[in-house]
Amino acid sequence: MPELPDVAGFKQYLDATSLHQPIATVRCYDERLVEGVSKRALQRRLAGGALDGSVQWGKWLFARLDRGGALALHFGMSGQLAYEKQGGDPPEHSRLALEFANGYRLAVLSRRVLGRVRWAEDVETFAAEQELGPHALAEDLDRDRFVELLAGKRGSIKSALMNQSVIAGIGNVYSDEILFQTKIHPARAVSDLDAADLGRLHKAMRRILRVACDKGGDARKAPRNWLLGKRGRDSSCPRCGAGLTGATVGGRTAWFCPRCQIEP
DNA sequence: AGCGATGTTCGCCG
DNA sequence: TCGGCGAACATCGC
Repeated sequence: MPELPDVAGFKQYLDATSLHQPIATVRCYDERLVEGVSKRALQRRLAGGALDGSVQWGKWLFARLDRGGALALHFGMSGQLAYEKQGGDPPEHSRLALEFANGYRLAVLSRRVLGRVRWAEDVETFAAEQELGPHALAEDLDRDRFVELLAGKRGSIKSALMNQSVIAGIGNVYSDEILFQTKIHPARAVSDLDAADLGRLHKAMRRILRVACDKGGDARKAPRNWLLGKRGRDSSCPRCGAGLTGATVGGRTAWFCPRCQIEP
């Protein structure tokens, strides 16, 4: 699930449930998710403090501590958050939980354990270390900046859009959506695109991600004329009705309309 | 039973 | 140096 709009939904959820409550303790049910920081260090950083806000950067969500630093969460392919009353067992696949003094807890779930939990002293520094490109919905990611970021890239446009060190937040599903709505074939070389193409891509990227975030990343609420939710062998193009094609591009399965998105 | 899945990383190769 | 490719990671559902 988690690409930029999904993580935006997690951010809303975290902000609505978990801020400004004293953290009593940190439970770590599965250390495989935690990287670069010990259980004991996490406990020391978090217990006694409170979350006072969150920051999203691409697919990363940073839960900021009021005494400095932030818990950095990456949801992999199957992560989510669950806020609930303490008491019984935490939800299945809970790997970590913050237990608040008010008797509730925020559990970090990860079915496939492909996500990560780290500690970040400073979000900017963390992003630089991870070599993250700008957040795809960052205020200052205007058209000129977008063109600069893609300039000189040699591979396919789909790979470039999914490359987190170019732009942070876009994955397999939303790269397909952006290319579908701009009628660009996923395997087109970046170097083959002209200024008008890049302008359309930039505009579509911003609009699509903004709309998807407004829906809280819920694919079921996506507009009918989007590709989202129609990915798959038995689906047809919402624009022209042609059967969709699946092909491997950038190591992932790209779904696209063979009639609207012309072969490179 | 086997395959693929909304992600990332690593080694190998051109 | 950059990118493509396949494998690996772990788990579930079709």
